[in-house]
Formats: sequence, C-alpha cells, structure tokens
Amino acid sequence: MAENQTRTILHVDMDAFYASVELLRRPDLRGRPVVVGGGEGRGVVAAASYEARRYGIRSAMSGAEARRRCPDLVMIRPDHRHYAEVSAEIRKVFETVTPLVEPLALDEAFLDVSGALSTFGSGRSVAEHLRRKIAEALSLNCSVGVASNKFVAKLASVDAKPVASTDGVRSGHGVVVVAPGDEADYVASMPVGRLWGVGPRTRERLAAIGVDRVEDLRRIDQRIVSSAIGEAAAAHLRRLAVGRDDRAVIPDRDAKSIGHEETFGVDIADPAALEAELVRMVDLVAARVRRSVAGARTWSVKIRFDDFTTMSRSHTWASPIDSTSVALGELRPMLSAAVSGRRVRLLGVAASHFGEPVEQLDLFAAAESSAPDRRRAEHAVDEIRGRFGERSIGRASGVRRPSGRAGA
DNA sequence: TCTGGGGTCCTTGTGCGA
DNA sequence: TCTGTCGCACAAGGACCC
Repeated sequence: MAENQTRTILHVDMDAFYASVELLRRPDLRGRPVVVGGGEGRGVVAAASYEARRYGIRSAMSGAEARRRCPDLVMIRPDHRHYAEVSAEIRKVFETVTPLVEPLALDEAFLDVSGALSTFGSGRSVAEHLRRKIAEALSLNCSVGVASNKFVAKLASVDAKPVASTDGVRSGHGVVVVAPGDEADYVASMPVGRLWGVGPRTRERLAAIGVDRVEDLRRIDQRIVSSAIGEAAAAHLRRLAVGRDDRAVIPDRDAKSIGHEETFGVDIADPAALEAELVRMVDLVAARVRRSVAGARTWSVKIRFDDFTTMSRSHTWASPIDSTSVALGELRPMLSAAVSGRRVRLLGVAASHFGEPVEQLDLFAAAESSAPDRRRAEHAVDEIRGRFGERSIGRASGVRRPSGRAGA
C-alpha cells in the first residue's frame, strides 16, 4: 500500500474488562455492583462493572471512597495472570483479521485493518465481525472506534461505549466510524481534556490561557500555547486538534523499562526494614531483566514519603548489568542517603536502557563469591522461581517481618 | 486511613568534550 | 590560554496513559 494512502485503523476497547472477566467466573454476581481491586488498606479500584459505575464509582478511585458510595459493593482481588490469559485469547481473534495488532494494555489494542478491506468491504464490517467473534468465543463485549488514524479511532471507541448513570446503564453504539475527511469536524467541539496527553495539569494550564475546547486550541496563537505547556506538547496538540495523527500501528513494540513498586500498608521508618524491601524488589526486577532483556544500564529507585512527595535516584553503568548484588551496591547507599530518617510510603525499583551484559566486576560480592559464581547462583535462583513460583526462594537480606502491603 | 502499579515521554538542569 | 557554544548524555522530576 502506498505511503500516503488512507489507512483504516480500529481501536478495540473491552468493556469493563477485569470486572467482566470476573463476572464470567462468578455469574452469581451478575447485576450486582462489582469492582476489581480497592479491597484492603490503601488500594484503589482497578476496574468497575457498569452496575458499580451507576454509583459514580470509577477506576483509580480509592477503595474507601468506593465503599462510601456503595456499601453493598463487591470487591474482588485482581488476578492479572488470568486477565493476561484472556487477553491473549482476544489477541488471537484480532490476528484472524490482521497481523498488525498493537496492544496498548490487556484490554485494548489498535489494529491496522487496511489490508482486510478487500475481504470485509469496510472498517465497520471488520469491527462488527470482531465484536461478534469475541462475544462468541469469550462471552465478552467490546467497543470499537474506526478511523483513518489511531487518535481519532481511540476517541471514537469511547463514543461507542455503554454509558452508566444513576438512571441505569444505556447500551452503547458498539461501533463508531469517523469517515476519512471528517476527523477535524469530529474533534472540534470536544473538551481539550479528551486529547491524548492532556491530563489535569495540562488542562489547567490550557484553561488559564482560555483554551477549554479543541476549537479554542485551533484559534489561539500557537506561541501562547507553547509558552504554557512547552514546545513538544504544543506541537503534538496542534496536530491532534485537527484530527491528525501520523503514528503507525506497531506490533510487538519492545519494552523500554521494567520496574516494580509497592505502596506499603504501613509507612516504613526503620532503615533495616526499608533496606530489606529494597533487596527484595531489586531481586525481583533483576530476575525479570535476566528473563526478558538480558541486562540494563540504568537502575533507579523511587521513594514516596508519607507527605506524598516523591523522589527518584538513579545510576547508569557504562554497560548493561543483570545482577542483583551489583545493582544493590549502587542503589542501597542512594536509598539511605535520600531517605535519611523520613517515613516511606512507597518504594519502587526500575531498570532501563537494555542490552547484553558483559562480565561484571562485582566488588560488593567479591568477599562471598566470584562474579561468575554469583551469576550462576542468580540464574539457578531464576530457574527455581520459574518452576516453583516467585516466592519460592529469595535473599535472606530481603526477608523482614510481614509488612501488610496495600491491597491492589 | 484520600491518593495503586506498570509503564512512556517530556522538560529542565548540569557536566563534559570538541 | 581563555571563553563561548554546541551537542550529547545523564539525572531528576513531572505528567500522562491504562
């Protein structure tokens, strides 16, 4: 297909995915307000069924607030492994239509179906076919946006969704198509908050310069927008404001970072306890790095204090590393210097800038074992975890008394 | 006892070598 | 030799997405 020819992009978004998957396992809960997550401690809602949304419950709302709004709410502990399995089944259905599938999350994906039009006739036909197939195979509903680019297809899928209000749940269109050439008109009257990349902060800054709707964004002097939100963001919004988006659908995009973070059920002030958590998390991330990307040059630690201020510290090696003890050698002193006695609410570890590790000189572990010995030991631990589960084995220094972590 | 977790991308400031 | 500047990499923080 020629470079400038119009493409047909689908954005498929599963309706209340986690909650719907759980309702398949628990049909007795059908018709009741159900959320996934938010269950204990400091957890928030990961997904809400449409019945729960009638009470104004939304994802990212704290569990306590959700319970306040609906005392009869059923809260289910998330089971991401299961959702990933269902998501893989959905992807198989997508791939019966096109190999150009770019997953955005477990519950949504972009599909470039330009090559399938000769078989199906139109983007709408492809969308309706997929909705039918997913419903037949998995008993799940989805909403689909069809357009000439990703951004407009995504907006259209939102407009295709069911709507929940206190009066009840109104079923959605299922499929919304924006014809080529209609993109600019389609987005014109929308609030700027619907543009990709405009969150609460940017919306506030745009409101301060008199921009509330997309059409305002078109009219205003672009230098004013640039000074309010920065050059790159302004250029990005300028394109979106006329419904333009040149990004291609890219299947199997490589991950750029691997991380793990946890909010503790109770803030931690004890340095030894905090260090034990660091060891456990670095161990966990390093194992994932070894499994999926070989090594990472940059390792960072993220700390959120009890007053919700957040700090990060990182170190970049000249070549990628994959060893827990080498990473800990840098991150441990960084953490203790950064915390210096304050109460910590959340701790996170992330690795990025991936590549193949070279043999590492491990000064910190030198006293106990040589670098090749240590690497063999770490790979052996990975193997045991692969067979018996993540919690089957760990470092003695990563063990501390039960912490009562925040529920998801 | 309001505010998760896993990510990506951008901005700003700084240090360094050419 | 000194100074300015440019490009690049890195560090830290912030905003955003689902």
